[in-house]
Amino acid sequence: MHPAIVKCSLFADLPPAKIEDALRLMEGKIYSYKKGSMMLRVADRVSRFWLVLRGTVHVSLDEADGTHVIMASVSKGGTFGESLCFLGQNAPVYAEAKTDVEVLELCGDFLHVPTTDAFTFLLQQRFTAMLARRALEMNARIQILSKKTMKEKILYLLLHFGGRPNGKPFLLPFDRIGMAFYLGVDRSALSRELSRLQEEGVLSYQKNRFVWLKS
Amino acid sequence: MHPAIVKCSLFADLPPAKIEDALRLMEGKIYSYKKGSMMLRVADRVSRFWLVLRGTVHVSLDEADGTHVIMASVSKGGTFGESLCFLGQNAPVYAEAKTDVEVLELCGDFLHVPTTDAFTFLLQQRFTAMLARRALEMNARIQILSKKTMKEKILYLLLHFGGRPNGKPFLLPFDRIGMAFYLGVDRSALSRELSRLQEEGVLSYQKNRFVWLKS
DNA sequence: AATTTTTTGTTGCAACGGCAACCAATTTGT
DNA sequence: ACAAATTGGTTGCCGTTGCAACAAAAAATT
Repeated sequence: MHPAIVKCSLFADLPPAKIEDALRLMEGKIYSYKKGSMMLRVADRVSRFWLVLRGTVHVSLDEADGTHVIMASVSKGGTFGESLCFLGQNAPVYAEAKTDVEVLELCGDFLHVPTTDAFTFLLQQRFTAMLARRALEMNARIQILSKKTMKEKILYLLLHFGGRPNGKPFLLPFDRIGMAFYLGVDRSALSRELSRLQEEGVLSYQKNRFVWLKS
Repeated sequence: MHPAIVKCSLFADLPPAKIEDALRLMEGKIYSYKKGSMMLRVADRVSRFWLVLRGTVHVSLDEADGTHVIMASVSKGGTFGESLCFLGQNAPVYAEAKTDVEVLELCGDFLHVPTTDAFTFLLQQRFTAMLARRALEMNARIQILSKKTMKEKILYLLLHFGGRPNGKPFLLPFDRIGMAFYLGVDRSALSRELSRLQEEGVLSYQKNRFVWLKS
């Protein structure tokens, strides 16, 4: 079974045969997208959601005033589109492949059918739990954006994606521009601040690979 | 039937008798809290969620570094605690009554029982839809926080809570301090910027009552 | 009514960070 | 291997805004 599927809380801990059943129920289909291609456009009607098998997808929004906001960065094992899928809404955001990407497309129709079948119900429950967890995760983002200095934003972002400082290097799912958008700051100012942090000996990095040094 | 209940998407458009049924199913109980009292503390185990009948509740979080973040401001007809309730998690946030408050406490146990009863299933579906919509709403907050100037943040906040400029005054559910926290900016700087906007003739206000003037 | 407490507005100062312009390094395509 | 394009880093300038301290207004308490 694909590791990304097992990683997703929808399918975690299920025996392979059950996962097969689930994929059949959700009409799972695998699609590939080239880097840079649009997987979902603004105003598209959404009736499926997606599980990323390989690569990184950014869910973003461009505003009238030109502001670009990255709502989410989704990589292996992550999902996107569930909220819109459940509501059957038109997308207020677009999804773009930041690398070559493989996704598993899943149909949410089974969510709207009452059932006493234990397995189907389990999947429905897990789906709802995903939505609940999603809301909780967005708090983390709001916390980061509420920081008043860029330094704080950076450190919180790195803690969020890289875990506690322990000397092990980790990767961010952003290039510099993406990181800047995610933090809501200017790219060059971000580079400046990162240099400063490296100067101070707090952390070390090349590109999107970071290591905590002290503290 | 209480207007706040009808306003909530869980119960909207249901005949009163059905709402009664629903409240029985969810073990609805009404509680009152005095302004300033804690309705939910950090680390509390959550197995209910709440519908605000009267007053305003802030869901917030205090971080180790002293940062105070308002995650949500909930007033009449709004709900909070659903995500935590569904997951049965301990609260990472606290809820405080910003005014005298009346809430309807609802039990989420019915969400975890498979059913073919059409009405129970309808409520389950509506609950999940609430979670999905919540995630979408949080995008609005993230958009506001991603703005790079305070002026933009303020204008977007006012658009979000006050609707399109049309000459009609509207109330924000924040005092100045709350507004500042919500925008992630300094209170006195916020006052300064608001004065500037009034000076420029963009809007007019006293306390938390605002009116758009031009544009 | 008078006093205390809370809330809001004002201002000077300093620095954080947006912006623009540029260079360097790396990656991509041919 | 070379040119082009993309990505990351640097720097000067100066406006925005955090911060602190204080004044004024409003609300709450006695």
